[in-house]
Amino acid sequence: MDKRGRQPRCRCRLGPGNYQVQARVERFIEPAVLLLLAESPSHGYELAEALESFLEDGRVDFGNLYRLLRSLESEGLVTSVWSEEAPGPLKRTYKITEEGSQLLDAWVESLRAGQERIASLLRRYETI
Amino acid sequence: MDKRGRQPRCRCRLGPGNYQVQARVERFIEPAVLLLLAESPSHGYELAEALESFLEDGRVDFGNLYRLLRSLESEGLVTSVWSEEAPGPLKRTYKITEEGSQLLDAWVESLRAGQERIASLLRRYETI
DNA sequence: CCGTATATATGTATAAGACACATATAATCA
DNA sequence: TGATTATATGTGTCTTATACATATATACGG
Repeated sequence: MDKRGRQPRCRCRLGPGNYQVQARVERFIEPAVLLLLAESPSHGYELAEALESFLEDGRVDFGNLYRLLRSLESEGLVTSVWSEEAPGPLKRTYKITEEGSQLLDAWVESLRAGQERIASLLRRYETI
Repeated sequence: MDKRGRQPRCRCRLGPGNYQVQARVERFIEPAVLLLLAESPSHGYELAEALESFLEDGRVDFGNLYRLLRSLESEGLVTSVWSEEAPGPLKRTYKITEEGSQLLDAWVESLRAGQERIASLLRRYETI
């Protein structure tokens, strides 16, 4: 038994001096979805696949992704239509709105700033 | 009144098409504290000041910072001694341990990976 | 002696976020 | 009829962020 209590979500201790850390950006899935929809309209099931290459931390839960999409639409950041032309069951195809596009711009600006904060820490780490 | 519900923590809508986003790395204060202590031993009150230039999102709450430091010590990532030599009230001076140093290394590695994920999104954004 | 600043804690509370799992629906196809 | 695709909502738990209150003790200035 390890005397240490339970560990934080984003890191775990594999053994003495052996740590694994997963640095996450809060709500990173949001700009990811907005960017994918800015590239081209898409639907939930398709987005889930595209997000995997993006987020790298495993699969996205379908339920939570659909919930996010409904929420983005309720905020006016995306709009959707039921597309009938495609084969298979009905797909709700989302596209980004002007508002969503401007939120994406704000995300990008903020991610650049965040990158600079991280870079600043890393540079300082190098000098030790 | 705005029909939209309450907003996420990390962004707010100032007006039509006017968003402000704050991209945060989860638990970023942890590598920041470890790095500062890797540079030189320090105590809570002093760290609070140094962290402001680092984190950029306003002041750090003293209570929560002290709690974090006690927690890091309980995990064996830092150690502390009461230093009597200095003027003023007793200061608990922390220094990083070997374990803490290795956790910092893991954080750095993970932050680099995170930077690359962000960069990847930003590059893709540029192509739109 | 008293108030203020420095310094270190702990207690409590709430909101937001991450994540997992269950359930429900409908269409399509083999 | 059952499997696959596709969309949703409900629920629950844990973590993180943050704020505010409270308590202690030292030291210094007036």
